Amino acid sequence: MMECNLNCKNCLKKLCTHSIPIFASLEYAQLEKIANLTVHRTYEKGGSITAEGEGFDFVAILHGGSAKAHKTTPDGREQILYVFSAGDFFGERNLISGKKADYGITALEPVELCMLYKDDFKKIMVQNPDISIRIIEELGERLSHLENAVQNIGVRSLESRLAAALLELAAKYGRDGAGGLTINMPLSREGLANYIGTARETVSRKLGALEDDGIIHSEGARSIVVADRKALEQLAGIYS
Amino acid sequence: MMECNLNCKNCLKKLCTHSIPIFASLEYAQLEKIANLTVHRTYEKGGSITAEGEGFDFVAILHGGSAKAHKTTPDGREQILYVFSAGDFFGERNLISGKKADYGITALEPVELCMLYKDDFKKIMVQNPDISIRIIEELGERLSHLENAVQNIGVRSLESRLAAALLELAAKYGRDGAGGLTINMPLSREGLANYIGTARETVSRKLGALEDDGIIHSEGARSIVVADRKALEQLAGIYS
DNA sequence: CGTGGATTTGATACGGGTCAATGAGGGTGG
DNA sequence: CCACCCTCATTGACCCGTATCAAATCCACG
Repeated sequence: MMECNLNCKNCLKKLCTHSIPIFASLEYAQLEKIANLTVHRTYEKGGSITAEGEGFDFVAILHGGSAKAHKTTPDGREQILYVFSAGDFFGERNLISGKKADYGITALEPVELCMLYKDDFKKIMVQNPDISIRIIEELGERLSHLENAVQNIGVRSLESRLAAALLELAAKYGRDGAGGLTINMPLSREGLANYIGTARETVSRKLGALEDDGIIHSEGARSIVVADRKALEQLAGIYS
Repeated sequence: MMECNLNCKNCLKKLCTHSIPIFASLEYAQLEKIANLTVHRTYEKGGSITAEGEGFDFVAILHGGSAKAHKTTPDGREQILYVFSAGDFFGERNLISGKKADYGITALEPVELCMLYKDDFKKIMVQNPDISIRIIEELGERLSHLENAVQNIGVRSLESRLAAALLELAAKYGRDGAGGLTINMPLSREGLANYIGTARETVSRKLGALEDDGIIHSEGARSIVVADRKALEQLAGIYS
């Protein structure tokens, strides 16, 4: 989208504002200006970026790594709502309302974050009304995601949910390789279980079943090869 | 919020734009102007307002009655995502993206709708940037709702979900009366089941159990009296 | 090469889905 | 005004899926 990528190796690093959908309508000079307002932070794997119920007066853009947004019940059961990866952002909800975050965000891998103070972001929004539209679009996407999640968990079978989750992760973390699409799993088995609303043992069993059927092939715990994508799509789409 | 309520009996009727959160920042004259652009329609109970996958180039404001937003799988399993009542609106998602609705909306009771053509609405948005903010807020609310729903269905017990759903409906459709809060249920048992992701028989059983415990008292199929709100909140909040 | 956490596998129990039958309203027509 | 019927709700019996508990194994890392 911007030609500077090739002739400016530091471009992406310096401009965390680049490639963020909500800033897509801005000029380069403006992106640079905004980038100068950002605060950069890193988190190690497992580090807590926000805790549930904590105040949060930034808009944060994930610049590297991946993170999960999750709600946890007092008795320790965790439901993962989103898995964020590079380019995703969060904190937009607290922008206007000033409400506290109603979920926690935890790094799954080492994370680099670019943060923009709420007040700065508001100024930018006022100066660039297009951004509101982009945010509405993005929120719409998230609504879609959750609407699907509700339906999945509510009425679709476990197998179907698992297949859908694998396809979703494949889209974000997959690379084509020998023998099919290789997914570099950001989530542990337990994480995957908490994402699709089941127990870790069950994930093991179902993945085992998929492997027996030759649909996937798991290489270590953090790498899954999708051998038969069509079959997965069948499982995910044809609600049994 | 507007003083005209008392001395203008037709005010609410004429101005379907009144009392809609997203128009809260507008002047009366402007509300009137917008109201003149609206198209009014009514639907009978059970009538389909939008089918899943259908194009929809209105923003619709529910002026009376109630409706459910639902996704249905090919094999007929329905998951209810939202229950809309007077003052709620929908269709905002298709505003910008032009995407098709990814859920259907069906009247639960006779519904009166005020519709605004997409193009008109866009014009209004441009003239009143505040509206974008309101929409972002409202979308944020819906995200919260769904995030809770995902967690509820994913990790909380059936009993807990049912209690939470009753409290939610009580907030919208409840009136204080003799013996406690009376909920005028817009949803049938089957609807309630589809809302919390279970089977109608199970809803019957669990409601029966709640009645045995003296927590609720059901009067006919469409009216439930909450006798012990505290106990319900316990069930809803203390995830078993 | 050992240690601890994650994963897999196995055995068991229970919640809740499904099927089937019965019961309660509420509207319709005689 | 009553009897009938159709729909919705309730109740019961049974069984499957999956959570849970327990143990073995694998793997990553020091």
